Amino acid sequence: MKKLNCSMCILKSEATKSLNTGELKILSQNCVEVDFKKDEVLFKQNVLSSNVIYLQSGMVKLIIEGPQRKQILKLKKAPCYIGLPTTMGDKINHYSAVAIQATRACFIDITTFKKLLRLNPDFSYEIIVELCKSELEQFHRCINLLQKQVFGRLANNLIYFTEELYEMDEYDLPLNRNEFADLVCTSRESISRMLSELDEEKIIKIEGKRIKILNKEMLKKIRDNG
DNA sequence: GCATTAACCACAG
DNA sequence: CTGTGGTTAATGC
Repeated sequence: MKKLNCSMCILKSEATKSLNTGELKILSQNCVEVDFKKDEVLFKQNVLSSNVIYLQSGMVKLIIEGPQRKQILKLKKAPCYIGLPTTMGDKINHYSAVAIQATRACFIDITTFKKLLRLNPDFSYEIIVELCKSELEQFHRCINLLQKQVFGRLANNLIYFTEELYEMDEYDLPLNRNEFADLVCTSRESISRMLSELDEEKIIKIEGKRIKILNKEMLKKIRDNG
């Protein structure tokens, strides 16, 4: 197994930057780096969870099995922690994480992680900030889902992809139509139809999974009024 | 009533 | 896996 040296890592999180030499050594000894290919599972819902995971690079989707069907909770882009709520909040995972592109992740032993939280307040502070931002994001996502119609929700996600996830106007959708529907909370058919319609209106250009935003202003209007 | 929205089903590339 | 058409149920003038 590869020996890790977290102090040499150039992909440190904001939180980890505040660790001192000794703390970084503790982390190095209780942390494993793993590469995932697209579609590989990082962790699964309902299994015992004993790691906090830090994404160095790549992207994952968080999936939860609901009472009716599965739901995509959100897409997460490195650098970020995943599995913090699910590891600290309960002993089993409440959702699964699956890579949607090649991803490199650090698995950090939960007792080590807790130890660092107690040892270093600056570290804890950064973790809290990340969690709070994430919770605020969830609140907004929740109200969007509840109070917007499908076009608004779809536009919302497309804008999120282009501005937050990829920071480009042209990209490949990371999900197929079915999963995209699971993210937007609608049916596969509605996604198909609406993407075609936005294409007809020259608001986006869609070719399979390749998508290009042509009229971002209009898309934002749909997001805000939809 | 009538229009709109969106889900479900079926079927074809 | 996707796109489309038909049908249907719910909701709002």
